[in-house]
Amino acid sequence: MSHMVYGCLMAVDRDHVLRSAAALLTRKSTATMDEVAKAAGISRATLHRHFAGRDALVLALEALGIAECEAALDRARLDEDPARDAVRRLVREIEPAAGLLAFLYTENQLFEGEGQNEGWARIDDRIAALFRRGQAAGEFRIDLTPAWLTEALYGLLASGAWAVSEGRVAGKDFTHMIAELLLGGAVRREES
Amino acid sequence: MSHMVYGCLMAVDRDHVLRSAAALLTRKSTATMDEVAKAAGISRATLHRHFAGRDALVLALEALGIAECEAALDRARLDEDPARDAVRRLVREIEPAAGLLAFLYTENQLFEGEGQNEGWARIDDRIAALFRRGQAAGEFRIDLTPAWLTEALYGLLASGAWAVSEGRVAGKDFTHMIAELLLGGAVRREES
DNA sequence: CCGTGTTGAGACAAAGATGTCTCACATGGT
DNA sequence: ACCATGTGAGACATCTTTGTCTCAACACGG
Repeated sequence: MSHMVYGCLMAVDRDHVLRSAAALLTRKSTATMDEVAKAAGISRATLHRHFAGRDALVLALEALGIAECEAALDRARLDEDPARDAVRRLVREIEPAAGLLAFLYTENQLFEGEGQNEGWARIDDRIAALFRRGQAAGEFRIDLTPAWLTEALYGLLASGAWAVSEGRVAGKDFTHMIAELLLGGAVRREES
Repeated sequence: MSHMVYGCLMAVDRDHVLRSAAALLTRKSTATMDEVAKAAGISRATLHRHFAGRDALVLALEALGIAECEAALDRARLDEDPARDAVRRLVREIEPAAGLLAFLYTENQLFEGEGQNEGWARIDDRIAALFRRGQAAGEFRIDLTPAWLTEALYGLLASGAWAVSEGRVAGKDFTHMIAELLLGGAVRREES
């Protein structure tokens, strides 16, 4: 029975193709199927054997992004005190997926009317819940809504990923820059 | 000589078309020339009479964005103390252009290699100088680089514009949300 | 009323991307 | 050596967008 073997190899290849596509589309969101194929080191025909079309590819990338996000949320242990440390863990864990997130974040601006994957709603809720918990504990200010803080996190992840990929900021500072700006802002404060 | 008259009318029309295009492309960055024309209430032929092609339109939008940005920078009086108030003024003044900025910001991710308009470099410098001034005055923390704070401002403007256009946050909170997050962050602080 | 000049509608070809197909080739197991 | 399966290269039709063109309709000043 070679089906199992082939199935396994296909899965590996599929994952590799998916990650190549993510890396490319992060930099050039309008890349053609031909460019995606070349970036993955395969032909356009083989790319079409893995993903029926561009839509299917983007859908698969969205599923990958959601999966990586939820895995990062799990690893970040958002329920443990204090909330600001949970935010720092979250940014650290989600960093590897920031580029993909940036692509999907802007891509989603196009889906205007069409309903978007419910996975995002679940992720939004979990992140917003973290901010809400921090507010309830008196740790976070209450004039910035959890929804906005969640949105701002996405925006900062996206601009951070772009800034790093274009060399405007150092990659090693990514986590610190985003987490500390989101938590403490630009203004210097007396207490640590 | 009707040339003067027609020239004047053309200019008005051109500006109107430009702003319609900005409003549309802010929401749907892949809109076709046909959609842009319809949004402006003119035919595709007339759109082509104003702008040679899509590239020319985007170039014109970029010039408009740069002009509005610089005008906002001027109105914000970035040199006046204290720096945090200058940041608040900046966000308030730049808000009307946030949608256009978001479009151009993501659009520029595609211009990878090609050199981008030097107008952006000038704007980047002016904003970074504001943050640098705040740091020199001991007002802003020094572990967040001016370049990153500038980038973060763009990211927050973009995510703010999208969040408002999709109803995830209230439009009237736009300025406060962005400025206060950028300045003070999410963590509650004792001193005002 | 008559030109001048602009507009809108549509036809048209060119270019680019997509999806499908065929065929030759390589690889790996039997 | 043989066969099966996946792959790459390329041909092909189709679709969308673009850019250019023509022509009739319209407005407006003389």
